[in-house]
Amino acid sequence: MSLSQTPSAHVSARGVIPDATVSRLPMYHRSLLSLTARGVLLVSSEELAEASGVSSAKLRKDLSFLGSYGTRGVGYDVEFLLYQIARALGLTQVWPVVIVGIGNLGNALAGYPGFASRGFSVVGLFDTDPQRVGESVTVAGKEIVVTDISKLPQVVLSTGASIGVIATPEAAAQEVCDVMVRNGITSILNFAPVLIEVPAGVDVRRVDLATELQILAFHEQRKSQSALTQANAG
Amino acid sequence: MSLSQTPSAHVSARGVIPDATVSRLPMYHRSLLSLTARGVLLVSSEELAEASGVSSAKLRKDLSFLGSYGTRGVGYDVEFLLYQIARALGLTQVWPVVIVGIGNLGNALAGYPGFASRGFSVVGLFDTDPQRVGESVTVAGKEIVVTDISKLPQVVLSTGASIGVIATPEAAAQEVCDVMVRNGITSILNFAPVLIEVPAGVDVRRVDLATELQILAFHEQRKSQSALTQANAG
DNA sequence: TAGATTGTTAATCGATTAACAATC
DNA sequence: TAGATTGTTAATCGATTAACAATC
Repeated sequence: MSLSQTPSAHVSARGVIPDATVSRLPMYHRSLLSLTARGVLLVSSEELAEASGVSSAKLRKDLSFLGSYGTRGVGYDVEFLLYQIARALGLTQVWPVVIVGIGNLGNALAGYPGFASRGFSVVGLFDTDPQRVGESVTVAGKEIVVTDISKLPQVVLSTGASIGVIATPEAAAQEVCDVMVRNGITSILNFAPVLIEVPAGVDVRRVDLATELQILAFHEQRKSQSALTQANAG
Repeated sequence: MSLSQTPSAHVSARGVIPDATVSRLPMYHRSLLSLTARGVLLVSSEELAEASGVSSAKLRKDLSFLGSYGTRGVGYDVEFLLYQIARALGLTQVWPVVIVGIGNLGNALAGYPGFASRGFSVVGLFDTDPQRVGESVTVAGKEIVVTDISKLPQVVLSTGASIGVIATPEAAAQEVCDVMVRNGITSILNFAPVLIEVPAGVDVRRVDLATELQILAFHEQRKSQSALTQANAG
């Protein structure tokens, strides 16, 4: 799971979009992309919900926060709904992104095809390790050279990047965060397993890969315990 | 954010632990680890909540689902609470984990120090690409050779692994999932940006790195819109 | 018109919060 | 005892769900 450090609902053309709804929009977006790829033109709430792993009631409720983009008795125009969701999510523009910490994880993120394909453009890769600085990484078909973090300010300035990704070890995360914030980054995706402090107005989302495994372990443990209980009862 | 495909609350010695609470236990666990490292012996709900980014009321409520492990007027014994949370999460045992798909992301996951340090042991790395099979990867100080996925059954059998990680491209995810499930894996962490189908009793958690960026983009867009609105109003 | 499916309502459920009695 | 802090209660808030009127 990822942990938002800055929750609360948000304003759209229609009014407020609940956080729970916002968190599901990317899934709907992806399902619609897949339908487009298969040449499907029209989809019902039942079908799209099934493809997205939610109930149709929840899907219709979620979509209703964006507007009335379906046709009663018919369904949703795939192309049109895709555009409306993309617009709501802010994916009708390209977002320049900088990544700091180009170890295993930073490399994986830089090369992640899902970034480029969904409107994000990696415009800078930074590290402090002299071993890594100067290396070049293939990002979305073009080579990007890993640069010392001291060059971050001018890259952010010249590209207008407002989103930064932290993929450093825990110890460096807060300092990297401070550099980012000082230079105009206002949204941070943090993969370091630590809570970082940011001024008001800066959004942070944290993804901790081990957290997800821990939650699975919790469920596993529960399953083996209930198996034991059943064995004892039976 | 990560998306659980199998929600609902769970049973502990005390009774039911709500999902919202379970999702925060890893954070508390990590905060307590950090306190231990700094030699702190005692912590109040106020301090631990601050370190974990939640309110003290929420923290106390969450802990109350595990049991009464604090002392009124005093606080919580760090070591003891750490153990109780670890026990609740199932971290008092080592969980063998297999990873399938050893590209950039799989490599990053295999080398992630947070896995070993929190009771997970990577016991197998699998791929289908003949280029990758045979390569060796350093995991927690020891070399593991990437093996063809046809060898997964015997590794799962010999290690008793019940947790699997999918780090393949989207197209391979369902097939890999089927192989895992057929061979006794009952918890899956899925990094492929697609919903996978599993039989009842198998837990899946999905982490989509792009989803997190999309949610940040949503917030960014909102911020620039409200800046515009303010400018027009002022 | 008859059939289908949306968008909305209202009821239910679960999570959060503040306040405070219990108790060290 | 006085001060501090937990564990629990009850009120509030937000999310989910089922049902159905609206309408294509």
